[in-house]
Amino acid sequence: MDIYIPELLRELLPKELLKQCHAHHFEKGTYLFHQGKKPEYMFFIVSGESVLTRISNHGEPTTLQRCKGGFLSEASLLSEKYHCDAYATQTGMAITIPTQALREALMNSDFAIKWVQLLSREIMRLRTQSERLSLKDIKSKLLHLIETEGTKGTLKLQADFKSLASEIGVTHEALYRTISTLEKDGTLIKTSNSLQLTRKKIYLAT
Amino acid sequence: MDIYIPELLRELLPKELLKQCHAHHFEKGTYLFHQGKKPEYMFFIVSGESVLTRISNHGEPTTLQRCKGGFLSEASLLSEKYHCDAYATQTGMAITIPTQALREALMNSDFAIKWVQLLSREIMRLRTQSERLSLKDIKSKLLHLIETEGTKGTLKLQADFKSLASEIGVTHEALYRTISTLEKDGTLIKTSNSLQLTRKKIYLAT
DNA sequence: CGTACTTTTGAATCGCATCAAATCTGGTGG
DNA sequence: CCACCAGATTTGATGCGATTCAAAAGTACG
Repeated sequence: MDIYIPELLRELLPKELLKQCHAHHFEKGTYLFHQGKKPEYMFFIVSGESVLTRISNHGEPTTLQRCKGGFLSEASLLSEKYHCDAYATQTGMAITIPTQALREALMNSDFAIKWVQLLSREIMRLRTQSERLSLKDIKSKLLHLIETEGTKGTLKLQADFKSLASEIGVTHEALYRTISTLEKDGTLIKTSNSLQLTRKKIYLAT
Repeated sequence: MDIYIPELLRELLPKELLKQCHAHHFEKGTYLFHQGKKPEYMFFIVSGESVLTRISNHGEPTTLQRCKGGFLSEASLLSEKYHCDAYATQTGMAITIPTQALREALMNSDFAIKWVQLLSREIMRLRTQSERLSLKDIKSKLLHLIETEGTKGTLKLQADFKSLASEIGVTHEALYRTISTLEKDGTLIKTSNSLQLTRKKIYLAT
């Protein structure tokens, strides 16, 4: 099995598990898995994009998570069934790992610790995300995002600004306008795929 | 050591760990731990309330999580340092477990699986919370909360409505008004410590 | 009883969603 | 190579809903 496996996975997974990994190509518009189904495989997104969605009681689907790299459903490892759908929004590639084998690997305490670390990081990330979504105005959300997800004041976009808008829970029109305002008053610089804070202005909360 | 330990903990923790648990009384206004400090103990809140807060780059503290029962910092088990403060908003009691012992217990694969389950559940809960915070209007947020956190259409309040407001990321005035409206049009019934959906009206998304 | 806090109501304001439409863009096929 | 299309980006106008500030009424507790 000489498929390409990201370094991250190579370090994380025990040898026996790596052998059982497969490459899985997925087309935009298809599903990686469905709500209610038994998790047979764990998906690690290498390229493309998939979103976790769920149908609410009222019928509308809502997005739980957008994933452009990394595990898609790490929380479902021990679940009996998926609690959401995984819909591919961009054609790409994933590594599949048999869930059963992954569960058994948890017996290996070295791997168990790594998995716990993975989950812990995701929890911290999600808490930060919730914190961000609780902010009232777009300016605050955007700056919070750049500070928490960016590197040295620069946020590299994984996709387009429209996706960014939904990530912080606002309409794309409003986001574009906010960015434009912040650019004019000199707090940040926008490129086609990044946002960079300048040091000229320091954002002061009231 | 014959302190009271909740059933949940008794089932989760191995015997050796249970022996090392201690009761920890905390006063409103004090801190259970501080950002940057090394995690010596894991806290399991039995009564009272604590919030996880973090000081942003701009100086204002923001709430990451409100906890009225259960583990407070499960994600920090393997961390070198806490990434937030734990501030007590209500006097109460916690069970403390030495972090080092807890880490060692992860070697026990039976416990490791339970811990992974604990983290997985928290991830799912947080994803649902993010989903809720992304909703645009208060009515949607409130109904979403009742449906996801409530039991059979009834949400029991863990605290007061003011806390509920911050939980869904809105001002308390706005929440009170929304509840009042929903009560008048017959979609729910409010008591001093619960919200119950009626079946008369079915909420239809546009 | 007094204090602190929650609950409630009121009024003014503003930011964002919404709807509409124009421009720009990259990618596709003829 | 160009026409074309789907999608992203941008700008505009409008209205609603939530915030904000203020203040009153209710409630728990020492």
